[in-house]
Amino acid sequence: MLSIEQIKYFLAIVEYGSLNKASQYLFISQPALTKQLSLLEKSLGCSLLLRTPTGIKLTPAGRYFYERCNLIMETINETIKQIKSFDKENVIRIGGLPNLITYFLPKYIEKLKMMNYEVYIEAMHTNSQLINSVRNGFLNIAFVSDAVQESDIAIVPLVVEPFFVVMSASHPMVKTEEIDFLSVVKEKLILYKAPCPIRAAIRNHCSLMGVTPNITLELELTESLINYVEKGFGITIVPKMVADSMSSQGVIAREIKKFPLHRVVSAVLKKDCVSSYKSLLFDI
Amino acid sequence: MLSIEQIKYFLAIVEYGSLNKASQYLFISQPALTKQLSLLEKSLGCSLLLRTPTGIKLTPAGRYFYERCNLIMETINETIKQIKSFDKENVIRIGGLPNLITYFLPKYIEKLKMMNYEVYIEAMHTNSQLINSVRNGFLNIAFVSDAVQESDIAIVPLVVEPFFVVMSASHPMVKTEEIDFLSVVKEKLILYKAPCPIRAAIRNHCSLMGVTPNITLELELTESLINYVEKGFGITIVPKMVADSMSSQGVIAREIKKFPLHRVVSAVLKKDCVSSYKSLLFDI
DNA sequence: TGAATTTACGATGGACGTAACAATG
DNA sequence: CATTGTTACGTCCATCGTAAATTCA
Repeated sequence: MLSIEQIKYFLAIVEYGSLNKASQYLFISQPALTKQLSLLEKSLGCSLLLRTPTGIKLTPAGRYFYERCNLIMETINETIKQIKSFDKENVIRIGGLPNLITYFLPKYIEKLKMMNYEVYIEAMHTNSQLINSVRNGFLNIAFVSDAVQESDIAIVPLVVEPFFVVMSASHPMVKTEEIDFLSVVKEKLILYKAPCPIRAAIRNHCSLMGVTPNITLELELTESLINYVEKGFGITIVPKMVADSMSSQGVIAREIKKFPLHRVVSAVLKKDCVSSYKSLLFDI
Repeated sequence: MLSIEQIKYFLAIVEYGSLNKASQYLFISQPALTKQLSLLEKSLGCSLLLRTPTGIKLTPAGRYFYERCNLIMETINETIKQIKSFDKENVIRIGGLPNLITYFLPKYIEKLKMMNYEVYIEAMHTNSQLINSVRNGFLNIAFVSDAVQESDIAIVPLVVEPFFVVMSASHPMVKTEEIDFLSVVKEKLILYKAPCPIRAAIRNHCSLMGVTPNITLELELTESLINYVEKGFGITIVPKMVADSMSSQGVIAREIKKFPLHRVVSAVLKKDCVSSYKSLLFDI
C-alpha cells in the first residue's frame, strides 16, 4: 500500500540524487530507505529509478511519479495548513465575489489585521457558492451582491450602489447628457456568462421594463470586460465601485441616470454571529 | 502524522455516517477506527466530527477536510492508475495539439485499439510541452504542427495541409474568387493568444511577406474561434482539417489560394522508436 | 579500495482485536 | 436495552537499525 511516508521518501531521494544522502536528510538508515523504495516500486508495479554506482537516475515513470508526488504533497500540506487554522480563535475566513474582493474588502481587511486577526480570503464567482460556504462554516463572512433572504442565514445589507455604463471614448453615447437604461441595453452589450450576479441583475431589470438586452458577447468569468470594451466590441455595465477604480485611457464610465438600476452589497453570516461581527461591519 | 489510511478511514466514516458502519465496511474493529480518528484529529489539532448517539455529524473543519480528502484521493488514484500503465507492454501514450487530437488522431487510435493497445490520450497546447513529454518518456508519440528538427528526438512529417479563412456568410470576401493571404491579414483577425503554433505560423508568414497582421481579438486557448466569427467580430484562419469538420451554419471556410500558407503535421518520437512505430504512422 | 545499493536478521513500536465501559434515546 | 462511541490491554506485524554482502569505477 502506497503511503505518504513513501512519497516523502521518494521526493527526498530524487531531490538529493542518492539513497545515501536522502537517508541522512530523512534521519533513517539507508537500508530502511532501500526497503521502502523497493516496496513502493513493487506496489506500483513499476521501476521508478535506476540505481547506479554514482547515484540514481529517474525512469520516465519516475519522472511522472515525481511530478505527481509534488502535487499530492502540496495538496496535503495546503489542507493541513487550512485545517489547523480552523479551530484557532484569531482566524477569520472571508469570501466574496471577485469585484467585491478587489474593490470593497481592503478596508475591512486592514481593520481585521489591526485587531490581530489572521485573515483568509477566498474569491468565488457566485452568491450561492458563497452562501453555502458560510452555511457549512468554511467562511465566517461572505460579501455578495443582491442576495435574497434565506431563513437559516443572516444577510446584512451594507451599501446600495448605482450601475455605470463603460464605453470607448469615441462612442456616440458619451455625448448624451443623461444616459438611460433603455438605450444602454439596445447597444452591443458585453457581459459575463451566467452565473454572474451582475448579469442576473441586468436581465431582471430588463424584464421588469419589458425589454430584451442586446447581449453580443459573453465572456468567461476569468476575462476582463474592460479589455473588450477598449477594443471596440461593445459596451458593458459595471457597479460604481468597479467604474471608480478603472484606469484605462480609452474607455469612459458614466452613471445610468434614467431608469437606473442598483445593486445591494450584503454581508452573509450565520445568524448567531451577527452580533459579534456587527461592529466590524458598520463602524467604518 | 497524517496517513493515507487515515484519509480513507475518514472518508468512509463520513460516507457511512457512523463509526460502526464504516468499521464494518473497512473490515477493522470499531475501536481501532475510533483510535485512528482521534489520532487524526489530534494531529490536525482540530475536531472533525461530533459524535452523537445516533451517529456522527461533521464540523465545518470536517466538511472542508472531507472535500480535500476526496481531492487528495482522486489525485493519488489517478497517479497510481497512470503509473501502473507505464511498464505495461501494451500501453501507448499519445499526445497532440488539441485540434490534431480532435480531427487527426481518431484513425490512429482505431488502428491501435485493433492491435490490442491500451491508448492514453493527452492534449497539450504547445509543441514544446509535447516534445518534452516525448523526451522524458511520458508520451510515446506526439503529434505537433510545424516543429523544427531537434538533435535528440525524431520529427517525422506526416501531412502538409493548407490554411482556410473562416468568415461569416455575409462577409464581402465570400464573393472574391481567389482569396489571397495579404487581403486576409488586413481584415479583423481573431486568433488564439501565444503560445499557439497556428498563430506563430501566421505571424511568420506575415513577416516573410513584409506585412503586419491586423489581430483585433485574442482568445484564450480554451475558447472557440468559430463562435466569435459567427458573432461577427472578425475572421479567423484555421488548418484544412479544422475547416473540413466545421458544421456551423453562419460561417463559411475558403482556402487561401494566393500566397498560401501551409502547416506540416509531424509525429514526434524517440529516435530509437521510429522503426517500431513506422508501420503505424504510414500504413493508413 | 571506496562509493554506492542490497540482503539478512533481530528488536521495537504502532495498529489491530477482544473485552469491558459509558452515554443517549 | 439497543445502539452509539470510548477506554484498556495484550498480540502481532511492519518498519527500523546493525552488520555483512554485492556491485561498479
